[in-house]
Amino acid sequence: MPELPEVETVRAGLERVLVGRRFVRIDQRRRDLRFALPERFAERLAGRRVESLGRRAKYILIRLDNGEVLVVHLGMTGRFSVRAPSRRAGGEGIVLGDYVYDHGGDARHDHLVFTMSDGSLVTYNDARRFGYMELVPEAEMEGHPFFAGLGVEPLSDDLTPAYLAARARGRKVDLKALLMDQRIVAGLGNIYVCEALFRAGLDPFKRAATLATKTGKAMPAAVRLVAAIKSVLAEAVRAGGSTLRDYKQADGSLGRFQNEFAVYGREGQRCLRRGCRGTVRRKVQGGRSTFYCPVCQR
DNA sequence: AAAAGCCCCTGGACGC
DNA sequence: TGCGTCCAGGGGCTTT
Repeated sequence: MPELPEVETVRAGLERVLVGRRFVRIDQRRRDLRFALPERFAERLAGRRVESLGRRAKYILIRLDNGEVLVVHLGMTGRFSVRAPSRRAGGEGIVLGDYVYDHGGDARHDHLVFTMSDGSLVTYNDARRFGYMELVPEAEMEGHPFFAGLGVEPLSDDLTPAYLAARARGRKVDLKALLMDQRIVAGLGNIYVCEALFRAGLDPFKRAATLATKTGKAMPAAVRLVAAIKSVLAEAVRAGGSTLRDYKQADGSLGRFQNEFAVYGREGQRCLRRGCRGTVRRKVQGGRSTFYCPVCQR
C-alpha cells in the first residue's frame, strides 16, 4: 500500500490519537510480522507515553517518553485503525489514511491491538505481514540498519537536481530503478515513480546516467525530474495519499490521489497530456509494472 | 560494488 | 462453485 504520501497520511492520523497518551495494554497475537517483534515488546511498551510522531522515508516514528522510538514500516498491507474510546452506536471509529476502523477485512490479520490511556483501541492489521516494528533508542537511530543507508527525503531541500545527477552519474540502471532505490531517494514507490517520470516526460527505461553530464552536473532532465517528484508527492500528501483496492465505504478522509493518476493503472487508456495521442502502456521492469506513455516519455 | 533474480505472504480478480 | 494463474503500493537476501 504505502509510499511516502500514504505513510505521511497515516502518521498524521495517528498523531491525533496517540500523542500525549500512554500505552496501557498491548495485545500481541503473533511473535513476528516480517521480522520478529521486539523481545518483551508488550512489557517495554506498557506505561510509555507518546511524545511525538515523525516519519523518515516510509517509516513511522513513534517517539516515547523513555527515549526509545517505536519504528513502524507498513510493508504492502499494513494498516492502523483506531476506535475512539466512547462512540455512540457501537463506536464506528476514526478513519486513518485509507483505513477504516472496521477494515471490513479480516480480524485474523489484526496482529496487534494497543489500548491507550484514554481508552481508545489502536489496531495494526497486516494481511501479508511485510510490515515490521522495532524499538530503537533515539540515539541509535542514525546508525541503525533501517536508516543508515537511506537516501534524501524527496520533499526536503536535500533533493536537488545536482544531488540526483551526482547519484545517477555512471550508473547502469534505468531511471525507474534509480528512483525505486531507497538509498538514493527515500519514500518513492511504484506509483509515484511512474507518475513522476510521466510528469517529467522521461522514459522509465532510459539510463539513469543520462541525468548527468560527463562531469556529473545536472542535465535539464534532472531538473524536470526533481520538480516532478516534489510536485507529485506534495499533491498526493495534500490529497491524503492514494487508496487502491481497499476502498470500502466512501469516506471523505480517505485518500483521493488515485483519481489523479496520469499513468498508474491506466494501461490501454489515452495519455492525458494535452495534445498527446499516445496510449498508456504497462511493461514489467525489475519485476514490477511500469506504466508510461511511449509517445511523450522520451 | 553494482545489478539481477528470487523470496517472503495473503487475497482478490479473472478465465475456464 | 471450484481451481489455477496472475497480480499487488514493500524490500531483504543471494547470486552473478
